[in-house]
Amino acid sequence: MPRATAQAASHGPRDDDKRERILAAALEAFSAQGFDGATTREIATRAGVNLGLIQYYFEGKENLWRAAVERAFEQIRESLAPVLSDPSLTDEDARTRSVIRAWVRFVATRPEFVHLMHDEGRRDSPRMRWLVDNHVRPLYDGICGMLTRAQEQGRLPADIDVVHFHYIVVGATSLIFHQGEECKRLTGVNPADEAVIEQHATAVETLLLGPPSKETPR
Amino acid sequence: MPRATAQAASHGPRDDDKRERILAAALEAFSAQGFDGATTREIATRAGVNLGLIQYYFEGKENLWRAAVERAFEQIRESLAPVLSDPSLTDEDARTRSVIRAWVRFVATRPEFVHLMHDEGRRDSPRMRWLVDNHVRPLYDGICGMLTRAQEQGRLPADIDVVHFHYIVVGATSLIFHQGEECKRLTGVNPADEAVIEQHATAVETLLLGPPSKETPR
DNA sequence: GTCTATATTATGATAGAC
DNA sequence: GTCTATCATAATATAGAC
Repeated sequence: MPRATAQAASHGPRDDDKRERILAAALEAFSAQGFDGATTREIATRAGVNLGLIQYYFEGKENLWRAAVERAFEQIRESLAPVLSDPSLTDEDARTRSVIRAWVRFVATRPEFVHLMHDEGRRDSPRMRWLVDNHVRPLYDGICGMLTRAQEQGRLPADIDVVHFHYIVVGATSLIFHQGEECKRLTGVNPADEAVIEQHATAVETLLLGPPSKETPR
Repeated sequence: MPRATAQAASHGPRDDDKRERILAAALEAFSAQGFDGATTREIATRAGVNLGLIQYYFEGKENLWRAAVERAFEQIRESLAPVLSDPSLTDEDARTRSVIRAWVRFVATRPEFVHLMHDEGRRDSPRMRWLVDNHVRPLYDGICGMLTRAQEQGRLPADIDVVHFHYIVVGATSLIFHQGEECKRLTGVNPADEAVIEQHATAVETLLLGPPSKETPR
């Protein structure tokens, strides 16, 4: 690790071209094949760059994975931020419903994200610990706060630990997209279709909080 | 593939010792590390047998995986069969609730099963197709029949395609156990605890079908 | 920064003795 | 049936030229 210590941390404005392409290809590969199944060779090929560059920029597969995951979590924060701070959402119930719908749309659009989470959350490992401590926990705290308020206000059963609701909501919203290919073969339904995404959001919303009001915000 | 063609298909009553141990170790390894992450060497070591025996009995990693999966599905069928044919369950609602609870207990007890499904359902592959066509579809048909009847009887919203309910139920019930290690680190809650399992079953049951009646069958 | 080797492992599979 | 080699391959990582 002689070189690329300072460079890897912060980059100038215009040396990012190939680095970016590697990152994008890595996110695709890791989410499609998992950490073990993905190969640095394939990532380099799909990014159209030389294998050595991965080493130069990221100092190895493990670090490349971390960088790709950081990228994925930036995207999710960007997707949820507008809803979380939307001033037009007056009551808590409307906001909860909006967050759920925004979340469903996000996981539907970026199943890579779901894949990464399902892959790494399943066993104890340095990657899992890093993921939880650096990225999952803030997200979890936000979701739990939202769900806890719903419990306090009687919109969700109060006698059940919020942990359950969290995994129920995340599982219920994301599995159909995580298993998108299976779903297509098993049922003929394509979870990437716009109409299917909206139906799924409605289904989860209904089961969790009751049927949506007439004028659901699109 | 000179030898082991007839033997691998059917075995005598008492030559199964090492073959069984390989199978058990394989199920553990594949579910813990995924197909790519698991190695035949590790499986052999954990089974306490020689590496060559895997080749002898299963003719390769792919076939070993299939055999391990068959095993897992036998277990799930055994777990659900008693509930599905329990004559003491008079009305449909009680049966639906029992099936959900039995399912939760199964995935909680055998998270390996969930791991396998989540691993292989995520992308199109020969393994995925084999899994869906041979094992998932019968299970899916059963679950859908149950959910469709619930819709017809007004116990579930009728205006939502049953596909959504299927993935919602499976996702809601299984994610906390699939991400068991993550859950422990993130929340301090251990999903393997008896009380946690029952709480989770109750939570899903409540959200889907409404609060359980007083005398819930244990 | 980017590329071409190449070193080093580790893995799935095979051959063949016992 | 079970074991001990060993092969062939593929993957990560490194060294060093340009």
